[in-house]
Amino acid sequence: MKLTTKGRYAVMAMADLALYKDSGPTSLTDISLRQNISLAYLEQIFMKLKDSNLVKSIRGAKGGYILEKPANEIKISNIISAVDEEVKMLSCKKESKKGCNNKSTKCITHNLWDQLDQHINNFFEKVKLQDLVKRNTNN
Amino acid sequence: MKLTTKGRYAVMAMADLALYKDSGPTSLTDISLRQNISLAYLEQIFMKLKDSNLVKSIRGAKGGYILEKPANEIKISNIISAVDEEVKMLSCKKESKKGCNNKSTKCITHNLWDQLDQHINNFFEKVKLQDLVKRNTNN
DNA sequence: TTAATCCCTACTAAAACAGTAGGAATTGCT
DNA sequence: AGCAATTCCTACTGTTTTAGTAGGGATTAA
Repeated sequence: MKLTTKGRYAVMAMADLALYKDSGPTSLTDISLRQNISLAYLEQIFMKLKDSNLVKSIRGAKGGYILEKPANEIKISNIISAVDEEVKMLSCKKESKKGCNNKSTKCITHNLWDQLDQHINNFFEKVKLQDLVKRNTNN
Repeated sequence: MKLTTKGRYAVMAMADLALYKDSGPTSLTDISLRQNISLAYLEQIFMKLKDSNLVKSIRGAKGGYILEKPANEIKISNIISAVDEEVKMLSCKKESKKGCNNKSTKCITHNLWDQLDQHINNFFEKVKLQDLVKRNTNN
């Protein structure tokens, strides 16, 4: 699980979609203005979200994007892993099939990173898009 | 809480120190060989660990580093924040005093990142250096 | 037909990361 | 006294990643 602004932007944009889902398709221009994210950058992000079947696109004028599934079925982890393709950044860098550092054993801290990765994943697995929207409308 | 190889290296090196603490000061050369980390890079890392009072240095021949405190009093979070100086990478990028994105309100996902950051911190707060050493000697 | 929109590829500036280089200061050992 | 092993310190640097920009093509509502 990698965490960059791209992932944050993706979550923000998806939350925006969820928030305005009753007004028909939401254009990236709108999201760009509301969330203050560059339009061209959003386009890249949404191509990936589409590839992962998180959103559906409607082309042409008055087009835009809509959520592919209800907001309470979309996990934050789904969103983040859709845009940040990396498999694993938290494990031992010099890991090979046998072990770490070209030795046949795991390095001292190997399990630690594994556990952390699970932890973060777990966190994002539990939070749904719907949760963000609720929080926001309650303010 | 930022997570890079520098933080990983620091944890690995500290674990190594803890593991060999009964053989007197451990030189960076030894750690470099055992953990497969460049010596010059380790030097930089250890300067920071020293600044944070996690290790003590002994200069000159037969010198090296020793843990400043017992391994069961050193949290992983201490180590990582000693070398990765960044305050906060997981929060809203365009955050100001008033809110996010130059608006007076927090952005939709603001709380999410705050919570995650706490989560990760929490994880590293609970794990002590001693825990890593135990795991390793049990193998 | 036109304007709004998504679609797609390629390029790029800046920052971060991971590491190198080179030398100075200190100290144990012979 | 002199050498070798070590920490100490600063500056530099190549590579990768990040966060975008640019530019044009395809589709569709009005």
